[in-house]
Amino acid sequence: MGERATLAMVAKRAGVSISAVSRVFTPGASASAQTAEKVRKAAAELDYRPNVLARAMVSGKSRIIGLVVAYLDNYFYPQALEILSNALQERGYHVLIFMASQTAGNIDAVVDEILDYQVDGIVAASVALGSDLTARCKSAGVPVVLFNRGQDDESLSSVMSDNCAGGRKVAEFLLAGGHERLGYIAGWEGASTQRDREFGFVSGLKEAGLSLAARAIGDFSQDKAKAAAREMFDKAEPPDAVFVANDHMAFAVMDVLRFELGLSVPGDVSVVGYDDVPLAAWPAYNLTTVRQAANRMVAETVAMLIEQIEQKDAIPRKVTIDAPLMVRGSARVPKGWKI
Amino acid sequence: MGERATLAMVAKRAGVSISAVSRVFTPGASASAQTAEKVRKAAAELDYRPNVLARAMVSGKSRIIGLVVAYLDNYFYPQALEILSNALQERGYHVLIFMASQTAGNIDAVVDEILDYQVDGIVAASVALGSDLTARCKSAGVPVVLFNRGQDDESLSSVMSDNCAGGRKVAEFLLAGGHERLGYIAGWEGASTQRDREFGFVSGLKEAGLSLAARAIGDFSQDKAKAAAREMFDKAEPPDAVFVANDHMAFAVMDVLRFELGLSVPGDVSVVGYDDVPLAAWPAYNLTTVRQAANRMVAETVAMLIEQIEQKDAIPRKVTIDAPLMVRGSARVPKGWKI
DNA sequence: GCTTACATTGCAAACGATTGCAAAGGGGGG
DNA sequence: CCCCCCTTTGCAATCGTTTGCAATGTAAGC
Repeated sequence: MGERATLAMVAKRAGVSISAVSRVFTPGASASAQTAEKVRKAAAELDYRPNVLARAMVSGKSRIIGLVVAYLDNYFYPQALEILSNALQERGYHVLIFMASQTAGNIDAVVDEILDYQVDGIVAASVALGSDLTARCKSAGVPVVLFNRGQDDESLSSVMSDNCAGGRKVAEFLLAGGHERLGYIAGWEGASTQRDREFGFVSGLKEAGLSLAARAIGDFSQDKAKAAAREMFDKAEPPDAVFVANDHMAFAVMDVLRFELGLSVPGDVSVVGYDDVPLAAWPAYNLTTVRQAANRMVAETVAMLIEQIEQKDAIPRKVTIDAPLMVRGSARVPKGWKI
Repeated sequence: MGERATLAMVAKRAGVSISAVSRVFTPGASASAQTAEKVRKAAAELDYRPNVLARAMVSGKSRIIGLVVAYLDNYFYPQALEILSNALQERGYHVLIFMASQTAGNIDAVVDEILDYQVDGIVAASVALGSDLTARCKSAGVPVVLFNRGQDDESLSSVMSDNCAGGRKVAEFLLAGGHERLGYIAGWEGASTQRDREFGFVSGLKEAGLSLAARAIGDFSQDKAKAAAREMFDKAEPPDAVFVANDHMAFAVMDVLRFELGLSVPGDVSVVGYDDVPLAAWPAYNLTTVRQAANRMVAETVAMLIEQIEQKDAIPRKVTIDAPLMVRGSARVPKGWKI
């Protein structure tokens, strides 16, 4: 029954005007110590808390950040979400979630819905935006940061690991380990991360005069990755090493190799992934992988987003963080490999 | 710099009043075919989309659901979040995330922040609310559903699996398998799920005239669960089976048993978990566990929430869904066990 | 042709805050 | 004692909607 207290109720109880109350709660504004005290007392008695939505209307700042995310089953994303939400929460922002499910066309609808909420900014995780959408966000004055995905558009910021260099490191590592028939299981081919990782990997091979011995597509899905692994390894002269475009699929591939095909990892075949999700370090998989530091990526994302929200002249940039190889037990380690 | 179109701009362009435009977009309202057409045309030309926040102000319905969640590292929650967000999205609601980090006291602050956003409802996942908080939500007229946690309070709805029955099933299963020294690794003792699972398990043992041979506390954390496992198994006469309060910890326990202590699972010791997260079915763990169907739990959560939002006379209820045992390979299977 | 009824429309008041502007208040310096 | 300046305060407009109420128009019933 006790309706939520409003500014007007506090004002009446404190015997001052509405604006006086508002100013007491506005850091920069002028208010006498006497007024401030009366107001605080009244506010406390009424349990007053400002209505964020009303404030958003007049100020034009909702302190809501829209997050578009395609899937949460790859553990990299929940992890990033947790860090992101905490970081934004500390700065007084909050995350409104939008699942952009598989069907490609619905990203448009989702972004429209996001804009309806007057968000102050958008984080698009593992999702690409069409040029019309980008334009729409731009004209609405809403900054967008692409998380773990790149796109050429000038008005878009993005944060990625150095996928190309990462892929190359994997090639160097596997070649140094004496592998000769290298396979690659690709992610969804529309993704920049997939393309860059593969490009780096293949470039690394090329420099050694080699090329891919086998290639299959996993689309970042575990089921498809399993099918890809079966196809790639259930035949004569299979690869002796495989680079899988992310950890999520790499686990599925390892399961197929070990438990369906009876191959030993890394005895018969070396497996390397990408992301370094926590599970990669668990002894059951002990996966050699390229590390994308979610905390650093999120920190950059938040910094850029806030910068663009709070100073309108800030220009979008593309940030790349380095991606070290985490050497573990799922791939043969070259003799004398440093660290 | 094309500012976002407003009702007023559409009205002017269509040559009608603001209210006419509003009514064209309001399903039940009356508007002539002629007006509707003019308005729709003008709206389309201007790319008009309603401002959700402005609508929320006057209607009192924000179509935002606040989600409080303590941790996302237990994969049960990301999975639930994805399903929840999709289900609500379909009904025109969206999820605003609030991380209630470890520090217990801050739940209060978090709930206050949630209410500031004028949410239409709250889902509290794996979090308990103090009675003052409950009262605050109630007086604000905001329905709350506890997800995967129970609490006596009359004004709170909750959705859980039948944790007690689940624990009992585990006891019956392990006893039928001929185990004699049963251990239990507990979750955080403040959690109703922890208490119920343990109670069910211990009751099951008691009926067979047994009691716990060992007990340790894992607090739903993998690190603590590992420590608990070391303490429990690194001695003479360790348990020959252990029930771990959730899958998340069970994986950590299996890792310790197999890779640190060199024990065989289920040869030397049987392990049973609770939740049936996807990873439990992967062959690397192949964990016997009690299934909490996230999709069914979320469906109930959404149904109850919407019901309470849309009809004020709806009363809170407690829902329990059944929790079947998923028999896999991490625990010895009794001879002749059905299915 | 006149009344009755109903569908359509516009006006204006909310919703709960922020904020520019002007009036009032107060203190210090000349 | 007066003036000036700076701080404090209130008024009122504004943000973009929804919605009750009253006014208008139109068609039907007698």
